[in-house]
Amino acid sequence: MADAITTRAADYSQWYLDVVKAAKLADYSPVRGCMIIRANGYALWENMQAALDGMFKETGHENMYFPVFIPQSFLAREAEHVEGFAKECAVVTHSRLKIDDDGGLIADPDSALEENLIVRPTSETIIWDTFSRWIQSWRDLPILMNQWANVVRWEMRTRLFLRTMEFLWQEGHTAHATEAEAVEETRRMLDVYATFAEDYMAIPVVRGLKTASERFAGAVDTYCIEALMQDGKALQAGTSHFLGQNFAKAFGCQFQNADNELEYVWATSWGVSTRLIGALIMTHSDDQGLVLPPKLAPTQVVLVPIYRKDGEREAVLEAATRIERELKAAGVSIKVDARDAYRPGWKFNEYEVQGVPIRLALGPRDLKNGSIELARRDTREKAIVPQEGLTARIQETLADIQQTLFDRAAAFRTEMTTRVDTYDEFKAVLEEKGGFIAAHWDGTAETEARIKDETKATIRCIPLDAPEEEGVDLVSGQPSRRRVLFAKAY
RNA sequence: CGGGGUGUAGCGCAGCCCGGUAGCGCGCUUCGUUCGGGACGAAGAGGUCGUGGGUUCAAAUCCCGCCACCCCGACCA
Repeated sequence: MADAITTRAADYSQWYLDVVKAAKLADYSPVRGCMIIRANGYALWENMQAALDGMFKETGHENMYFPVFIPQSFLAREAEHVEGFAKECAVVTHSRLKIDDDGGLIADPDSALEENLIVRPTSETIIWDTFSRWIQSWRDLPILMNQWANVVRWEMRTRLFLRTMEFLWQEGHTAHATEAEAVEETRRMLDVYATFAEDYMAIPVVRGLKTASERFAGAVDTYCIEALMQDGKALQAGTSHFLGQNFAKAFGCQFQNADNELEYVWATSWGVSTRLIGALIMTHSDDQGLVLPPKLAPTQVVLVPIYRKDGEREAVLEAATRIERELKAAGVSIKVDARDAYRPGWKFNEYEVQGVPIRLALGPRDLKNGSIELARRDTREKAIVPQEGLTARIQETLADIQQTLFDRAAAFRTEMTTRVDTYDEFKAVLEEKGGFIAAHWDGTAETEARIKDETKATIRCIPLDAPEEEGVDLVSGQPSRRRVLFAKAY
């Protein structure tokens, strides 16, 4: 046994790290807090990108690309925005190095930049500077764009995928003529994220609105999808911001409407990142390693051929190739691992740790019986099934795994969502059980801050589907109209 | 930035208290036997012990400085 994975019960953080490493998803880089995404991790990200990108295109968005460097002065234009991001910006001050008198490399003092450049922590500023030149008339609107990019936020503490100094994401930015249209766009993209999370990632999410203190710096409203991890902590899985006219005003972006009047443009922005990979791991994976939902798994099926003698090898591989062809023709991604350097048992474990949804094992015995062994990763069940009708069975099984993962996560979330009406109960549930706590809140930042200080729990969101209900705030006793979701969060 | 910890082979660690010139597991290389749940045997390769200084006949080990990283907080997608 090599590199055993820590159990979730023993140490969830260590388990998470073990799974990431064992599944060969990512490593830390020589630069603190940065991440090397390995082939398995990147293939997963590519599949996520493809699915999301398709959804963006369907909703009318076009991809563009803006520069990684932003003039420092741009960041200062929107007051709240700069306050939110100033503390975590990487600043470029020089354009070249030189060898100093001691033979060491230093930033050449003669190359100091006239204006510092910021490595983008997000692109609102450079995009709105650009939009201000692109937009003159109502006929120029809307602009519906997205970009796939990397961003840098100089975080104090990092964690693979969940919080790294540099991460990959997509950021959508849109410009609209009316407030209503921008709000509609914000909500539409929130729904796109929720659909992606639930249908592709098999992660049930709560759609909600952030409180003022949790809002994106520069936004009027921040909507989010919140997911619950296996250790009972919440994870913000995506955000969609209604930016009002804040950035348009900061960058002087006006258009002339049909009545010949000048108006400021209405804006949205929205993003999801490689953090989603962390969410995927912490939602479905188990003590044996990664568990991937079939719709996103880079390899959906792996076939391990088993043989001893050369004659067997030939016959088994021939049958394996036939099965591979059939499955590929049916749109299933399958890999036949015929490497002689590794033994079957080793391969079984390897693919289990890597989360491949279905494993097939085919040996001489199967050739004789017309059978094949089918093992599913989610339940770890094994069955000998006929080769006849295998493709259909695999397609059904993949669909079933996808559904099982979602149902399992949904059941867990239901079980881990607790309604409480007193502060004592709130603290007890938070300590002993964790998860989401649905409680009344008076809407003030004071109460929110006090609860955060005293319990570390934050308001994850005001759920969009929260029913109106009379109640009183846990700590202030002031009246409340609906419950909000509290949790400790990543 | 506050609290705690660790730097010894690719990875994970022991050795340090009590100084004598470096070891274990995994991995790697070669050969043989194996191959339906992480095989076994044999033979090998691989280390300026984070770094600078000091003490000593002698330092991974003792003393002082520095650096880096990790964990727990504050900050955050």
